[in-house]
Formats: sequence, structure tokens, C-alpha cells
Amino acid sequence: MPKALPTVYDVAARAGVSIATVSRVFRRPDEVTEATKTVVQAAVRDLGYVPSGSARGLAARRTGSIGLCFPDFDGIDQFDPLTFTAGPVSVALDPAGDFEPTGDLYISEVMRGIEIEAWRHGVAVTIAVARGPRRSEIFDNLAGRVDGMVALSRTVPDELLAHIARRIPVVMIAGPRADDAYDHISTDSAGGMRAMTEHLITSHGITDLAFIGGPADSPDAKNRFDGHREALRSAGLRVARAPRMRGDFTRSQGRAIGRELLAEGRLPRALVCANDQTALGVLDALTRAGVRVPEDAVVTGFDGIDATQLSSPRVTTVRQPMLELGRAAVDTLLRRLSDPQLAPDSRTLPVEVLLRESCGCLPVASHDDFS
Amino acid sequence: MPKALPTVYDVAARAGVSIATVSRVFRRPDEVTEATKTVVQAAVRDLGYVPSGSARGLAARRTGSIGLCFPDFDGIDQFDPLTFTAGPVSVALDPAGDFEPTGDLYISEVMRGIEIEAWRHGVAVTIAVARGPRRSEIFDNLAGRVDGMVALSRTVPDELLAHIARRIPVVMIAGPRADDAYDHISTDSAGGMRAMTEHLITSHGITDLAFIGGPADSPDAKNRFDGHREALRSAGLRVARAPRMRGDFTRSQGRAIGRELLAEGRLPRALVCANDQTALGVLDALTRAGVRVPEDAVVTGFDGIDATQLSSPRVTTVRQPMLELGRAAVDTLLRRLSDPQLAPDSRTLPVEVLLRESCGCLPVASHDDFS
DNA sequence: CATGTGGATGTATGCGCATACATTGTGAGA
DNA sequence: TCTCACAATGTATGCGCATACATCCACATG
Repeated sequence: MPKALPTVYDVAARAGVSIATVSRVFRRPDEVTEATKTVVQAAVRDLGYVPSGSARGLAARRTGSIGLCFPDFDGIDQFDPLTFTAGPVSVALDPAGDFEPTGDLYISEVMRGIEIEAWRHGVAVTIAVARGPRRSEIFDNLAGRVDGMVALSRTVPDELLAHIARRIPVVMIAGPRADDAYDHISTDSAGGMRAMTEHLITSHGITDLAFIGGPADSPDAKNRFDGHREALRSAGLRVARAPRMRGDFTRSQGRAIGRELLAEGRLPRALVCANDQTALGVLDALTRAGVRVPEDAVVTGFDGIDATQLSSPRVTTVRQPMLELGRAAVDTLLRRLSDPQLAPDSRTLPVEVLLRESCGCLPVASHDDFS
Repeated sequence: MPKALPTVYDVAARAGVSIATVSRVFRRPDEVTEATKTVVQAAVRDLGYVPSGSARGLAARRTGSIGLCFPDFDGIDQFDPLTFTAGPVSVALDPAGDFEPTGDLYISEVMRGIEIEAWRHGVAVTIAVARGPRRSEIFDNLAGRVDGMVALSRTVPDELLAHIARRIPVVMIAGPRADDAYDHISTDSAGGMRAMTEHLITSHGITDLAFIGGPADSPDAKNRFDGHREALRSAGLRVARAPRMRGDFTRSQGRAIGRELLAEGRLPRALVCANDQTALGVLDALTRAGVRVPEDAVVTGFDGIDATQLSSPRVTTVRQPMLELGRAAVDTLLRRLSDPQLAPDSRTLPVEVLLRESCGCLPVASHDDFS
């Protein structure tokens, strides 16, 4: 016997008023007498009434929530059904080994920014992972129940995106600046990497740089490489046509690249990596092989994740405002919702180069410095 | 002129069928002829039709999404409206200082687990931060548009939770095991901390232990302290009545506690911390003061966050399965949705003690070991 | 050739709310 | 005292879909 959920009608009956009054108590409290409000609220409490979001959304033609198409994070489809184990607490040695970071810090931060701004504006955020055979169904479901959508680059096929963009506004984060109708939010990847490369050339006098790229289909990775090349060109150095090697933005792949570089023999003076995880992996490999950073080789990253401050040496990197990326996306989306006439917007957030020990700008601290 | 969104009626008209057939193409494709399906799908594409989630939810009496009441993460209300700055890329020294972690890793992992399991079952996740003066309104909005809800402990006042629990099932993560009607998922905090403490006593022969607690209102912090006391009692040691000090689960507070301990003079042989961030903060303070860990003092944590592997020495800790916590919550929620008759469930997930360098179980690696 | 059967499709209705508009009641002003 | 304006509340309707039930049609069976 699934209990019938209370509706406005039940509340109205119990409070001795009409359903319009009940609705008003929630939507426009000012238009209702204090006394009536009290009676209605009591009925609401007694019955355990909660307005149906679906009915509200249908009647008001807006849902009050925005969608986030969650990226395809690695291995989501490798998880088996959960099995419940119970038993004694295991106690075991956990020897140091290759460190594998949990989750994706970049995405977590962007999401946090989205949450913050959504909260500030009183909207909820609905997330779905559009992946697997049911992808388009999942995506439609999401698009059907939100007022607008934020999409991280590479998370949704163009075709699907175009379809739903006819219904609700879409803001793309870090996507290719295509000639599309979406709003775009991105960070100054090219500018940041150019400044980083210029720094290595100008301040450290390095002319032997190798760029370690990211996935070939990543717009960010491409922009960063472009910035790198601009700096080389300005400095009159030989401009690489392609990255020296390509990683997949993971630390373990970075380690593999580091080992490969070592195996090749002569190490470039500077290893400019397309992101922090790659830089940290390269650093792992070099350090393990006894190569001194920055004395023997300089390593730099991009993103500004926490782990770059916890490594030894700390990694010189370009910090991009991940949280602001999320905030700006929501801000732009809500702006468009309130005025659909606006022309497609395109915002680029500034980045900053953080000079630390791995490029040699700061002396490597030893434990002795603390004592 | 806000374009009218296409509805089933528009699609039906264009395809020359009835709305029932259009609906069936989406909901029960098997009952429709291949030919009809093709015609309808063409109309859907042409018109850019996406089914309204609100109307679906209203008609079907379920929304296909579950709610997550996002915790009150620190400082959300301190954010000012976003201001857009533009300008040249800043390039500046970033000297080493007190490390302040970004975001909350625990929550990120739990969320990831929730996403994974939600994806596996084809449901979306709606998140809202119920905080501030509009808290109950926000919360009702969330509750009204989902089929069930996952609540992290301490994120929702009991009263609000009880109200919405009359409408939809609620699964609580890491909450106090009260005599309520909710399903509960938790980890074996007490057992883990007991095992950790027993290890220090038994394997290391330590009898002089100080427990550094967490917030007084955190059930987890309380359970961990209880486990610690059980171990002391079993070993016949003097059982502390209260934690030696209390942190707030942050690294900076951990550092403050570390400094305070140092200022007091005689350091206990082991500092058993209620969570990793606190342990890392204490470690920061001791290391900076020249105290050797583990030789002079042993430090242990709880949670198993990444940073415990990046510190030097690495921190011995109790790993709790954060991702599984999220997965189990969703699993339980969906189970209940499919059978509301089930009795309230209560699952405790196992934890594991990871013995590393900070308790002395493994030798501290120096850079020389790598070469 | 009449009848029965099952699959494909159409018709009509209600889900729970917001809101335009109608109605009622109250006090101010004439 | 009567009228008018406005505030408070009620009535009726539609939002877009899913679905129970009705209808229709092709084909098998007697």
C-alpha cells in the first residue's frame, strides 16, 4: 500500500483554504495574511507535505535547476556491482610505491565552483554521466529536466549537444572555441604556457626545451602547445612541430614518459609538461633515476593542483582558476537564462605562473632548513 | 519572443501519428513498428524535440533522479559575486609556506562513488547546498524533485530531514546510528581506530598515547575516540576521558595543535589523530620544529587521503573506503525504492590500517635509496 | 466466407501545481 | 450612509506526458 503523497489539495482541505492560497504561501508569501499562513504551515507540517518538483516545473515552465554533463571519468564502466564484505579490520604494511592519485582534482574543483555559484543563485545542479550504450537517452533525460546546461569539453558528442542546445542554453567549459552558438568559458592556456616558456628562456637562459603534450584531442593540450611554440618563435629558437612526446594527463603515463626520456640518453635541459600530473610523473621517474631537478633538468607543469606543492622539489606550474571556471560557467548560464537574446559570450580567465623549486627559481629546501 | 518548445503534440503532428505512439517510441520501443519508429525519430530530430522531465515525472510519478544534500563545505557563503578580471599573465615567485589543501577529498570521493553507482543504474543525481537563510526552501525544492535522497551526516537539521523522509526514502552516510527510520551507511570507525591503537601498543610497545580529536559534534570523531579508548582499556592502560586536544579536521588547525603540544614541553610518544588532515598538520609542526617522526614521536591519521602518501614521512593511517561509501548509499537507496517495505538497513563498511613510515613500521626512505 | 485473435495504434484522462481572472470583504472618502 | 479601491482569497485551466482502455486491421482458423 504505497501511501499516497499529500498534495496541495490535501493541505488546502486541512487548512480550510483553497489550493491557490496554499500555493501562494510557498511562492508569494507576502500576498497572504499572517493568520492564513500560519494555518497553512501547520497543515503542511502535519501532513508532511512537500511540493512536487515535477508539477512545479511543468506549471511554471522552468525547473530551477541546471545540468552538468559529468565527464567520462576514467574507468567508470569498470566497476562491478558492489559486493558487501564484512570482517575484521585488516592491518598491513603499505610500502611506498608508485603513487596513483585518486580522482581528478581538476574536475572536483570545477564542480565545487559550480556548486558555489549555483547555491548563491538558489538553483540546484543535476549531474549525469552520459556514457555507454544508453548515452543519448541519459543525456536527453538530463536535458529534459534542467533549465540550462554546463558541459565540460569532450564530454558530449557534438551532435547530441546541438540537439539539446535547441531547447536549452549550453555553456561550454574549456571547449574548442568553435564557431558555434554556445557560450564559452576558458582559461588562458596559450598565454600561460607562453609566459612559462618565456620565463625558462629569458630568466634561466634555457634553449633546449622539450614539450610533453597531452591527448591529441584535448583543446587545452593543443592551446598549451601553441603557447609554447609562440614563445619559442619569439625567442628565435627552433620551433617544434609536434610535442616531443604525448601523455594522457595521468601521473603514471608521466612516469612512463620520464623513463622513456631517460632511456633515450641525453636529457633536454627543460621538460615543459602540458599538465601537472604529467610533470609529477616525469619528476617521479627522474628522481628515482637519480637525476637532480632542477640542477640536471628542469620540469614544469600546468594546472596548479595541490600535489605540485607536496612534491620534492615543488613543481613550478601555471595555476588556472579551476574554481572560477565553474563559477563563471554558472554565472554565464544564468545570465543567458534571464536574457536569451544575448549574443554568444566567450570569457577567458587569467592564469598565473607560479615559480617554485623545480625550475630553479627557489632553492630546494632540505629538512635541515627547518631545524 | 521565446520560441515555444516542441512537445509530443508537435512531433505527433509532424510524423502523422498520435501522441501515444510518440511516447511509446521513447518508453517502449518494442511495441512500435520499425517504420513508424523511423518516421517519429525523424520528426524528433527535425524539431529538436526533447521530452520534458517535469511532465514525465508528473505523469509517471517518479523522476528518475536521486538527491544529494551537499555538505556545508567551509566558507561557501564567503564568496563574493564573481568579478571578471583580465590582463597579462602574472609571473611570480611562490615561496614554500603552510600548505592549505584545496577542497575536501573525502567528500569528492564519496560523490564520485555516488556518481558511479547512479550511472550504473541509470539515474541522475541532483545536488543542492542547503545552507543559509533559505535553507529549508532549498531543501524542499530538492526533496520535491527526486525519488530519494542521500544525506551526509550533519548536513541537514533533524527536523527538516524528518519532514521530507515522510515523502521519500533517505539514506544517511556516516550519521549517528540513531533509532531512526533511515537506512544508514557507515564505516567501521571505532574498529579501525581500535586496531590502530592496539598496533601502537602491541607492536611498538607504546604506552604514552595522546588522542587528538575532531569536532565535538562529529559522530565519526566520537566513534574514533571510542575505538581508541577500547584499545586502551583492553591493554590495561589508563583510559583518557576526553581527547587530549580537539581539532576541526583541518590541516591548519592540526598545525596549531602541533605547535601547542610543542609549547607544552614533553611530547607524548604517539599522537593519534582523528583524521588525516589533523595528522598532517601536526606532522608539519613537529617537522618544522626539528622533531623527528617517528623516532621522537609517532603520528597517525585516519581516512586514507592521498596527501598521507605525499608527506615525508608518509603517514600511517586507517583507510576508509570513501568511494564505496557513496556507492553503497546509492545501492541501498535504489533497493529501498524498489521495495519500500524493507526494514531500515544499516551497513558498516570495513576499513584497513595502513602501516607506513610515520609509526616506524617502515624505514624512512631518503633520496639515496632511489639511486 | 464468417469469426476469432493478437498486434499496432488512437483516444481520453489525470498527474500536482501556478496563475489569470473572478469574487468577496474591508476601510477610506464623499 | 453609500460607493469605490484595493487587498485577500477562490475558481478554473493548462502545463506535457504516460497509460488504461478502445479501436482497427491483418491474418489464421473453422
